[in-house]
Amino acid sequence: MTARTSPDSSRDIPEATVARLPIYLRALTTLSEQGTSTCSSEELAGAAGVNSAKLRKDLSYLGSYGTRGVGYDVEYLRYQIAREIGVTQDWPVVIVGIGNLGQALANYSGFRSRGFRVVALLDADPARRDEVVAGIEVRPFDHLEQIVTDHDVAIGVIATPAVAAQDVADRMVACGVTSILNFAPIVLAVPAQVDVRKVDLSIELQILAYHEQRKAATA
Amino acid sequence: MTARTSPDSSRDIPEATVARLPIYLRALTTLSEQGTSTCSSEELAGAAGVNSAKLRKDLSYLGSYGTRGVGYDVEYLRYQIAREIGVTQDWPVVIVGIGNLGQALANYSGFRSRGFRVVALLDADPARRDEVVAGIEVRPFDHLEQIVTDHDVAIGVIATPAVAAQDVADRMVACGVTSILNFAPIVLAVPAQVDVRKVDLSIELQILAYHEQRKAATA
DNA sequence: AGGAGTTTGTGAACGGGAGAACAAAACGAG
DNA sequence: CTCGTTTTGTTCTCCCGTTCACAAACTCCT
Ligand SMILES: NC(=O)c1ccc[n+]([C@@H]2O[C@H](COP(=O)([O-])OP(=O)(O)OC[C@H]3O[C@@H](n4cnc5c(N)ncnc54)[C@H](O)[C@@H]3O)[C@@H](O)[C@H]2O)c1
Ligand SMILES: NC(=O)c1ccc[n+]([C@@H]2O[C@H](COP(=O)([O-])OP(=O)(O)OC[C@H]3O[C@@H](n4cnc5c(N)ncnc54)[C@H](O)[C@@H]3O)[C@@H](O)[C@H]2O)c1
Repeated sequence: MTARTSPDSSRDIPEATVARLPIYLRALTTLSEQGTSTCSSEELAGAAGVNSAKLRKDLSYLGSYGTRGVGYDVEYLRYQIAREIGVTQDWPVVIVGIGNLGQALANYSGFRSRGFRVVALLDADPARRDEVVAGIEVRPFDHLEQIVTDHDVAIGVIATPAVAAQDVADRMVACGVTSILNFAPIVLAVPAQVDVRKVDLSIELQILAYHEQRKAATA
Repeated sequence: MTARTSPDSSRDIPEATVARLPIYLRALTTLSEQGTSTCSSEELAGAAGVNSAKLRKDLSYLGSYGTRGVGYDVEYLRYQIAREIGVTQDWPVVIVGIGNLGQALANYSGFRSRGFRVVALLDADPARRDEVVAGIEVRPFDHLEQIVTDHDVAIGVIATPAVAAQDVADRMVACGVTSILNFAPIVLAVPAQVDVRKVDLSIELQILAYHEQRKAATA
């Protein structure tokens, strides 16, 4: 193997590319499990559902990890992407709001397998105390500060009703959480240095409904 | 009130705009509940977390529903957006895979309140049969065709493990479903006329991790 | 060793979306 | 009625992302 260009990691990768890297990572994991050791950009792009030129350009932001005329080494590329995203390290996570959705999240195995470790489940409802979900005890929301400090938690997940979400976010930010994944259907206000990503199921359905309506209109 | 331009609805609205309309709709609903009858683009943009120029441009694709010097009538605009998206009508939905996540989805009230009606819960596991989740009986996956036909279902939700998702999607497409919301971490292959949207929690977390890592590096 | 075949990495063209800026329109005060 | 104020609707410019297309680089076969 010849020397690969692995440029300084301070370049910033375009946001659209960052959003696709986890998809490539998943596709590579699947290929690896199937025993494939090498793949072309065409194959990988197919598995990831994107254009092969886009894939190559995305990967070129990380460095030059392929071999012309051959393709990419699956394991090697997988490691490089994992390292770039940061999933080679362990990320402690707290989940707040252990209702229907919070319980499903706590039970989700896809967390752990990608380097995310649920260190605590928090809920404001006293009735939920001492319940054990997915092998983890549900603790009072007031323990937030303690837990975040003790485990050096940077990422928080909010699965409370919308009315409580801003309060929860404020408390998280106050005690040092800098990334929030929000499931509540509300726009959170946070300081600029805090990242928020939202998942809103009903928005997704409404987008589908819009297109569905268009199809029906032209049919 | 003067005549509003309400252009032919065959124009196509940019995808980025379509994705924001549900957010505006939610913000308007909140304003309405608070008793606000009129709002400016600045206020609404604030509530939706977007730039006001962007909001105005988005709304201009629907028509000219505001009044210069005054702003927008909350109820009127809300209805116009709802109609444009298609949530003034009733959308029957089936959910397949009633595990952790499927149960949470079935229990989610945000569905119903936005015009989506869960007509059936399907699961392949015989042990799940006759269970009742959220007041709806869990039925065998084989009933899919019957249900889709009977209720004229256009939208399907997949919450099965990844290995089963493609099969489920194929069956859905075969019996007439044309929009799929996929929670399984896999890229679905479907005919061009079928819309698929995916929700992948672990991708969202990985994106947060990437930025978190960058923050840590520069700190 | 050389040529044919393959596949990467990237320059360049293109398209769409974001935001600034402003003219047009509505309203209210006098 | 007229002027000043407010706020929309839209134009214009810039930037980011996508895609095409191809030279460079590598392998394999003869
Ligand atoms: N269930 C779904 O499939 C689904 C889908 C999309 C979005 N959501 C959103 O996710 C959120 C949670 O949904 P759910 O169905 O799990 O609701 P839920 O009512 O079942 O659970 C909410 C939990 O949050 C807890 N809680 C309330 N206030 C709190 C606070 N201040 N601090 C800590 N915990 C608090 C409650 O005790 C409860 O256990 C909601 O905002 C909902 O709109 C849910
Ligand atoms: N739980 C979460 O929070 C979460 C988050 C993100 C993504 N996901 C994804 O959502 C999916 C479901 O997750 P889960 O935690 O609910 O899993 P789960 O194992 O609890 O539930 C899966 C259900 O699907 C059913 N099923 C399996 N094969 C089927 C088939 N061919 N037809 C119909 N039903 C079938 C199973 O009987 C089971 O009830 C998985 O793909 C998971 O990766 C889950």
